[in-house]
Amino acid sequence: MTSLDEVARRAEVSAATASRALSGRGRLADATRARVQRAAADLGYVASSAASTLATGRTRSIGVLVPLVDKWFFAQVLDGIATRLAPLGYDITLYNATDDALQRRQLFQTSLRRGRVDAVILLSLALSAGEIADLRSLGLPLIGLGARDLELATLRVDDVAVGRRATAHLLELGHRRIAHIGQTLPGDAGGDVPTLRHRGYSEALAHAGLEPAGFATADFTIEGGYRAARALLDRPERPTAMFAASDELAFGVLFAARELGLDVPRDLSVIGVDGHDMSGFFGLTTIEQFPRAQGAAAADAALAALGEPAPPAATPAAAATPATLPFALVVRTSTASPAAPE
Amino acid sequence: MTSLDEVARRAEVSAATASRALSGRGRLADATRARVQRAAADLGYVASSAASTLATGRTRSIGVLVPLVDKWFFAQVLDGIATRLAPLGYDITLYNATDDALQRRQLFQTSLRRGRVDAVILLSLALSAGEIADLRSLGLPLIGLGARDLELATLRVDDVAVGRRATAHLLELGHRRIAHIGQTLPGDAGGDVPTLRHRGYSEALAHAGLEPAGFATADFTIEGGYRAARALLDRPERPTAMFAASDELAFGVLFAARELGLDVPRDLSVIGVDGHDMSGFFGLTTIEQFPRAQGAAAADAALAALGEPAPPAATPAAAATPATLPFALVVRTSTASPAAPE
DNA sequence: CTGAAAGCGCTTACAG
DNA sequence: CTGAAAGCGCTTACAG
Repeated sequence: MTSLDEVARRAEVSAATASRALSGRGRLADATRARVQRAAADLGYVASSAASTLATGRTRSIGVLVPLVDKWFFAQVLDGIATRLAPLGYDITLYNATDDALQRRQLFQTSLRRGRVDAVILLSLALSAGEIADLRSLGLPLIGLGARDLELATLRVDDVAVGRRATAHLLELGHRRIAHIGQTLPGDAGGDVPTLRHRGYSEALAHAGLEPAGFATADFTIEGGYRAARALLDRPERPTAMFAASDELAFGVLFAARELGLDVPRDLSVIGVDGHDMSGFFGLTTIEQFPRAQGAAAADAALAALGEPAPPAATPAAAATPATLPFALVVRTSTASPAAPE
Repeated sequence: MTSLDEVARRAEVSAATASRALSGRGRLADATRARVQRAAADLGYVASSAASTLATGRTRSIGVLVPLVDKWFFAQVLDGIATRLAPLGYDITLYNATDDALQRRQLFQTSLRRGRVDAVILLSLALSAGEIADLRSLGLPLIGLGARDLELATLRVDDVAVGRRATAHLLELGHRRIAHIGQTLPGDAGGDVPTLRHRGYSEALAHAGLEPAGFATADFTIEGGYRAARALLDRPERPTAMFAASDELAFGVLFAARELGLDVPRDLSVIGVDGHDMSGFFGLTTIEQFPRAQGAAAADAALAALGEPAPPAATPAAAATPATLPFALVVRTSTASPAAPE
């Protein structure tokens, strides 16, 4: 790769001047600048990232900490981040937080400390207190997206409201036996997303003077939804409606219903959360939450924290107040009034 | 962040010795080494990536060039790569190759030239000749996974064989009117994956002395498969079986069939390619291709090219000859003999 | 407006 | 076995 020195020599200036001409910082004659830029273009010069970083302390790279890349939601968010960052010349360094304790230690105590990124975006991670301390000690801007730790949650959907809205939709249709599939943390779990959705569900039911008609814990996969639904539907007093805390869980519910010979929505109404690509095909009623826009918003928050000028092409969603991300009920064919109103 | 100097001072040695103690290179007294390591641990020292890179020319980061992160297949591969690289202390820098010409130019001519990575893994990308030249000029190991350009395709599934196997399965069941949904490039398209699968399909039919019963082009999404299937099924001589070049396309076919009131597999047999997470729920017969293992194999190939010792926990799949990645037919309930054999 | 020089934090021959 | 010194390729006060 060509170095700054070669460019400087070709343009017959010092390396200092060449650097200024290329970075745009500092005053210099237009003719000089043009000459240097010409030389750089001719040689295909691009500044070495390592050298720039060492000299300036800036990496022009953003770290993204993801639980699992192979989940629809995170892939969407990641795509939103990438789309926003690329035009600004920021790279993405991907940090995969697995469940393996050893690898996790290495991630938080070594990888992240190598100084490879200017800021870190955290995607809905359950972090231990020690890990949060590790992150804090980096001295970098931290942008949490649905992070469990409330202090890190710079950006989030109001998930209690999501749970309430989903449940209210079922109540409005006349359902009285409404079950829930999701997850809940014991005690004061702070900002855990599934726990908040569950709380919204409970609140809406309480408001209507009803008792929950079943709750099952599941990991957020189709398989998990399927199993949970099988368990909940295999009861004497079967629920007439089910609120699944994610679309993938809801897909599992639909597969379970089909297997049990239940017609959706006649025998069972189902609502999810996410706005998954496939939800339209399944006719699934859901609470959309625009994960791509969430990624863009997280990227914008990171850039803002780094003092970058606001990107020109900011989408409306991303331009919204960072603290509150939008969601919207999308009604399809998986929900209807219960067949035999009680 | 603490610097090497601080560690050296605390251990009462020179920076040079501290560096040696921590890197394990060069001979030095056990006691000295221990003292330095102690000091480093006490201070939570981690070497600055930029400084190491500048001094050694190695970044300990691998670039991954992806077309779109939000597709199941690529997310799987990425996960496989990450899982393999993390324990070795290699980071992943994500490069998103969009369709936007400007961003693409910036990616190939600037981002990748910043010297941030030691090698680049290319995931099934259609690259222009100029882009391939750009990549070559980096002077880095390039690992192609299903790359269209044959010279870059260090790793690949035999996609002609995949197409043949899928079609043969339908033939063995007695089907004679077999349609295909995929894509094909004109002329000698080299190593384009969809084109190769199509070729396998054609070969299998020709071998059986049959004509194709319809072919439709679609982008590799559920939506694309749905539309293509609608077009193919809306004909007088409806095919009795359909080979979709991906599981997502096949899901689209299933949705279309359902909408048309066609029973699968009685009225229509469907086979896909991938082994998508959801294929089991759909009862979809498919050719599995283990994308996670493909990612691991690509990571291994990159590490090997960099002279890293073979990772200890190499999975059987990844340990296989790099040139040929495995695939396997998985028969489920979406394929059966045609209802009325002709 | 431009250049010489120091410095960012490592690593690695080269001496001893 | 260990240290002093140079160098990796930039950037940025500091002079002029």
